[in-house]
Parts: sequence; C-alpha cells; structure tokens
Amino acid sequence: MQYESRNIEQKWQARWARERVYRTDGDPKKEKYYVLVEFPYPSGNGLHVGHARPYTAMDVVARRRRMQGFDVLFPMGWDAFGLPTENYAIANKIHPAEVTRRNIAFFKSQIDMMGYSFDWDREVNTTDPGYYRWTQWIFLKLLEHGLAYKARMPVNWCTSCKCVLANEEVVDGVCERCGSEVVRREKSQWMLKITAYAQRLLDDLDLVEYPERVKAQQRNWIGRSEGADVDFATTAGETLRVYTTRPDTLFGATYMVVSPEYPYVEAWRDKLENYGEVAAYRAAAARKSDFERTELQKEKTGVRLLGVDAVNPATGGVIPVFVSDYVLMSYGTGAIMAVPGHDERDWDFARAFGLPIVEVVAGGDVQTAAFTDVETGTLVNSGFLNGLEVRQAKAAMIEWLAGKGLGRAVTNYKLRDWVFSRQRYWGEPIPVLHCPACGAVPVPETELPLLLPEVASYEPTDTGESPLSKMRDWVDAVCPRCGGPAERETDTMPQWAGSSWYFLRYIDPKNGTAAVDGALARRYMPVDWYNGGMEHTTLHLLYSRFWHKFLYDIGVVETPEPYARRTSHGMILGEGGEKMSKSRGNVVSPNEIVDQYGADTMRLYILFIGDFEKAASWSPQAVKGCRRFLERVWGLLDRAAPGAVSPAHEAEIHRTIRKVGEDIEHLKFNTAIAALMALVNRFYETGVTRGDLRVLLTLLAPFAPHICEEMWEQLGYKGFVVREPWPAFDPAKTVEDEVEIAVQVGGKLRATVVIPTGAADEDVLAAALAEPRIRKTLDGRRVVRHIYVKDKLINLIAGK
RNA sequence: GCGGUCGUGGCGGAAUGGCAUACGCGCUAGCUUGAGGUGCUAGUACUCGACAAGGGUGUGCGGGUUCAAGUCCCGCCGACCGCACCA
Repeated sequence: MQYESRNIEQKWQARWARERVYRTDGDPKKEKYYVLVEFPYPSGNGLHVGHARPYTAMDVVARRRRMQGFDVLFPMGWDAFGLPTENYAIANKIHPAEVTRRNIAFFKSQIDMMGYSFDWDREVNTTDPGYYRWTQWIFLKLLEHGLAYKARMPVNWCTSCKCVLANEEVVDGVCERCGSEVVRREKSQWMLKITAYAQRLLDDLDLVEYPERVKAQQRNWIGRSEGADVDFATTAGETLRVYTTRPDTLFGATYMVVSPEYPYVEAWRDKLENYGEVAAYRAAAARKSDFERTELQKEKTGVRLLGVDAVNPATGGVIPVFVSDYVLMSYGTGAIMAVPGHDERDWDFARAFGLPIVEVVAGGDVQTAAFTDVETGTLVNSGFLNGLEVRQAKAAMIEWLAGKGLGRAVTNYKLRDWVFSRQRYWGEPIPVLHCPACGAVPVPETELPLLLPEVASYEPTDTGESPLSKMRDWVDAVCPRCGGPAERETDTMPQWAGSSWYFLRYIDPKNGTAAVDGALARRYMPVDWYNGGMEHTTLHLLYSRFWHKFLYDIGVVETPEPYARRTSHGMILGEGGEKMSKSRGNVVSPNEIVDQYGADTMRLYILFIGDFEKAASWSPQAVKGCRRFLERVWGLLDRAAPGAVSPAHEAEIHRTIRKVGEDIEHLKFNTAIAALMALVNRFYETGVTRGDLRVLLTLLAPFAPHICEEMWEQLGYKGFVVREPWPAFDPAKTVEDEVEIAVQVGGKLRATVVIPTGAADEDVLAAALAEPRIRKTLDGRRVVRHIYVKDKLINLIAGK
C-alpha cells in the first residue's frame, strides 16, 4: 500500500479537531505543564520555515508531556498590532483591523496544515478589545504605582515622511521606507520606569533556567556598574557632579567634559566668552543622528567652555571644562571627569586638544596609550593613595570623598526607562486624559476598554502626532476628576505592550472581570518551558519579566518570574547560508514542503536539519531523506509479524526509548530522530513484530503524528496514538547479553573482543590477551598494568 | 573594545575523558523497473602498501595534563552573535 501522506494528514487533523484531543483539560489530578512559543505577528507574507522550527519543536515537547500524563497548556495567538499592518492599510486603503483579520485567517490555515497540537479554544489576539482592555488596565496600574510618567525625549524623525519612526525603522541612520535622513527631535513621551526593577531583573536571573548566552545578554543590557558620584566645584558657582567607576584615578583628572545637552551650558550662557561657538557645537550635535554619533566616532570633537573652570577636589588644581558629544546625557550625570592617563576616550580627546596626561596608576606608559588595567597597577602621584592597589584605592577615595561630603558610592545601570508611546494608529490607545486643571488623569477602569476609534485616514500627521489627534470628537472629552473639558491622549502603546503579558491571558482567555483568574494563574504559572528567538532575548524578555514582576508586586500573580525555562532556536537560513528574505527571493514556505511531501516530512526535516540552537541552512535535497524514512516506516506495516516486543530488539528498543526522551528534554531533536531512523534500519535488517512497531509508533508520534495515527489504526489498536502513555524503559533491559569492547595497547586501538556484559576484570584481560593481534602487538612484552572500563574498553600497558 | 558562542568527512551534523565521523544528504559501483530525478544492495576521512593482508596519520594551530583528549588546562589563529564613546 502506498503512503498517501496528504489524505492521511487531512483525515487525522479533522478527527483531532472533532474530538478536541488537544484541549487543556484542567484535570486537577494531573500535574500541569505550560509549553509556550512566541506568538507570531500575522504579517501578510504568511508562515515561514523560520516559524516552523520552534513551533514543531515545542509541539513535540507538548505532545510528549500529554503522553506522560500532564495537563498540558500549549496555546497560540496573535501579536497583531504593528507597523507593517498599518502601512499596508495606508497603502491599500483598507482598515488595519480588516488586514489583521485576513492575515490571521491565512496564518491559521497555514499553521493548521502542520498538524500542531495547539489548544485553539485559548487563542488570543492583542488587537481584540477584550484583550487590550487588560493591557490598558495594566498600564493604569503602572500609572497608579508611579511607574508610568511623561518626559521629553528625543525621537527619530524622518525629514521626508515627516513622521516619527520606531528605532527598528531606522536602518543605518536613514528611513527604512524612503531612505532619507533621520534626525532627533524632542517630543513628550510616556515612559515606564523599568529602571526601578533593574536590580531585581538582574538578581532573579538566578531563579530561572535560561541559556548562559541569554542571561549574559540580559546582564549586559541591564549593565550594572559600581562607582562613585564626585562633586567638582566650578568658578561659575554651580557644582558639577560626575559619575565615575574609577574614583581611584581622581588625582589624574586633568579636565572635565559635559554632554552637549547638559543644562549648565545654557545656564552659564552669560559667563561663557565663546557661547556662540558652544551653541553652534550643540546644534551640530543635535543634528547628528544616532548613527553618526556612534559609527563615525573616530575623531573626538568638542569646545572648551571659556570663562568657566572647575576644581579637582583631590589636587585643588584648576582644570578646564569642555563640551563634547562623546559624553552622553543619558548615562550617569551627563558629565565626566576626564582621566586621560587611564581612559582611552579621554586619552584620545586629550591628545586631540593638547591636554596634560598624568600617570596616577603605574604599570603602563601613559604617553603612548591609556593604561586601563585595574588588576596589576599601583597608585602614584596620588597623595594619600600612593602605593595602594586599584581596588584599595577606590575604597579609600570613596571614604575620603564621603568624609568631606564631596562624593559617595553609587551603582549605575545602562538600562533606561522604556519609551512607551508611539505616534501611530494601530496600537492600544493609552487610557489617559489631559485636563488643564488636574493634569494627566487616568481613564476610569470601568470605562475600559478605551476603544480605538474609526478614523478616516491612518496616515501620520505633519507634526508627528498620532492620526488619532485629528479625531476632534474623540479627543475632546470630559475630565473624570473635575468634570471640566479635557483632551484624550492620542499616542498609542508600542507593540511590546501586548506581548508583555499574553502568556497570562492564555490561562484564562475569556475572563471579563480580570486579566486572569488568581486560582488559574496559581495552577498554570510559571510557564514551564518557553522557547523563542535570540532576537527577543533582550527587549521582549526584559519587558515581560518587568511586567510580570509588577503584577507579582500588586498580587495578580504569585511567581516572581514568568518563565521557569527559556530556550532559543537558531535561525533558518537560505540554501547558501544567507538570511531568507523577500528581496533575495529565497524564502521557503513550509506549505510548499507540506504540499510536496506532507506535514510529517516537513516536521521531521525542520528538526533533523541540525543543532536546534544553531543557525541552519535550508537544503531541499535533504528533505527527501525524511520522506524516505517515513516511507520505510510505512513499509513496516506489511512486514510486522504477530507478537509482542521481540527479544532480539528489546535492548535496542529500551535504549531508544531512553534516548528519544532525553534528547527531547535537551533540545536534541536531530539525534532523537537519528535514533528512530537507526531503529527502523534495524527492523529492516532483522525483522519486526507488531509489538516492536507499536513502541516505535508511540515514540515517533510526537514528531510525525499523522502517519503514526494511521498506522496505529491499521494495526487495529484502539483510540488515538497521541493519547497513548509514553513508553517506559527499563534500565536493566537496555543492555545486551554480550558487548564488543575495544582493546588498546598503550592507548592505541589494536583489536576488539566480544565479552559477556558485565564480565569481570580478569576475564576481560584474559580474553584480550588471547586475541592473536594483541599477542602480536605485545610481541613478548609483559603487561605491567591495565585499565578496564566496564563494557567499554580495556587498555593494556606493556613493560619493556 | 566588552560580553557570549563555536571551529570535526564533499555537505548538514554525531560522540557522560574511553573504538572519532552515529543518522541523513551527496557521490561511486552493481541489481531492479520499459525508462528514471524510483527502489534495493555494497562502498565512501587521508595516506603508505597492489585499490590485498597489514601499517601510519587524522577533530583550526602550538604546547600541557592523563593509561587514554574532539572533549580538560595554557597560548595563538579564525568565524559567528549581541552590546558598544555607558565614563
């Protein structure tokens, strides 16, 4: 009989749906297991093989967990707000909600073809008012707890489109769409105070199981550093406060630098002899894009503030103050003390401006290069610090500064607060009103969801305001606090908002009175296993951890961390190892493969393609190998002899059960499939019984469920194979009666001998010595000692 | 520069310190089918040797530890990913 993959797959997908076999049953007698994949943005391009890799992998995990008897929660939904949809809507004059509806329908049909075991009863959609009502509710809670605030922030402004761009839309300093220059503009933005959680986000990485590279990236992004604030007196009267991680080098501070945006530059206007020059420099810096300020940073530029000097509190010396764009307003205090002898940037600047370079840590040659080593140097030219090591000197200096009230130990983070507003239409409206009398007033919770109104045009306005700002009858409202006239906030939330808590909504997707029921959250949280792409290991992971910690603080959830285990898959590249992209024309749709070979082949190949955590190149040739394998599995139907598991295969079958299970846990899907292939090869070599085949089908079912279901039925077994218990293995049965071991002489392989499993040391030695090739190699020499590794190897060491 | 990951056949890739190259692709030869971009069987790291028996060498390079190293340690070289004027 032919293996008709297409018919088989449609047949079983329909039956699974009819019997709702993948529903999370909530059975309290079962232990829960929550498997999560990142929900897709339903773009118009449809499903990509890149989606299939993580979905298939986690589908295997979810299926195995069900077979192991867990109450499995494996949901799917749509992260549907976002710019591509909005841009498509603008270009084609279709409502973004309609675009979203169509894209979701298309995506869902493609996902269904793959035979995934999602529980569609729990589908969520971030653009559904029943969903974003609670996204808005979380925002109000953040506002209530002082974690949302408004601030003036520089934003990306496209000079041609006349609109604000998200960072992702700025590519190499130009607008992604029109290619014109992008500059920074100040705009008032909603911000979320994620920095208040910086330390907990860092500390609690110890509570979770993430790959080391992911933890490292999170730590790096949070960027904790320890140092000190130091106050410098100035001739203008104001104190210049700087942050430094090297207070030990204070005696070597020969000048200071403030960032172009530093407020004193304006405050000192009248004192500056060269204000015009300074203002021109500042204006030039503002015009520079982020790209220019970072990429084209070879030459240090700056202007001295003539008329104002500072005093080094350690030396008492008068030192000049400069403005330069190598100092950022957004980190530390926006001003630095420059120690050119021991900081590369300061060294470059000092060289460019002919400033003195003083050595205060011995160990290098500061006239040649900055000496930045903190491990080996000792302090010199530093008064009371002389002779100390760097670490001691830091502590001594902080103590000295603190005693004089001139400084204090400070911990700093690179993490910045989250810019939470977008001047866009297709996002969650921020539920706030601006009242001239009361200020920013939250929309009452009872009025949520604050619906996104219908607008005539989704195009951004010339001023960079959201399209919502044109809707006067929506904007004009009544202040809920004083009853006076007020205006609605017209900015919307970023796409990150909806995805920062979606894992909670899956638990209780239809709840109309709470974001999630407390008892249900207690049952299903935390997510036991969350897999996603490396591109989300900083922002999405950090944002959702932040929101979850906040929800923990206000009692919505009871686990401090949302994800117990996080894993990451590698990207699927095109044939030549290049990234798949529309412009290269090398994008592969999983449905092409499903049409040609079937979903089971596609599922197997996407997992067999290589190490799950590494990038892998698509190979159309190699797909055939997986189809061939399934043909061979199918061919076993005609070969299966009656009978239980055959003694000849028992050991290998038990080993395969163990290996497939362990490999799934360790993301080694490729070797799990290889083990199944090897078992099938063995069945072809030495025959197969119905009992053998039965076990094979239960092991293969998570990977290739359709063919297994069909064969299960044809063999006359009852029920669904996907509901069978996962087979148990008996460690005692994984070993053969006899085993071939390696015989080495002096560490080199010389022969192999077959011994009874578990044979005693002396017996193995005797067997090895009886081997003709070993006698020949030894050539009369005596064996002075030997190392025997049970059932593996014996190594003979010969004397002279 | 900082942080992280990693270098194994023609290719994707396997190997708790214990027989390197499992499994798959590709390739070669033979058989099968009217034909084959089908299926089956055998072979497939390099090298000396007669493509034999039998040796030797092999996991980026150089050292080291060990009875034994792809695996552990030290030093190079190279690749990839993330961050980056973060004081």
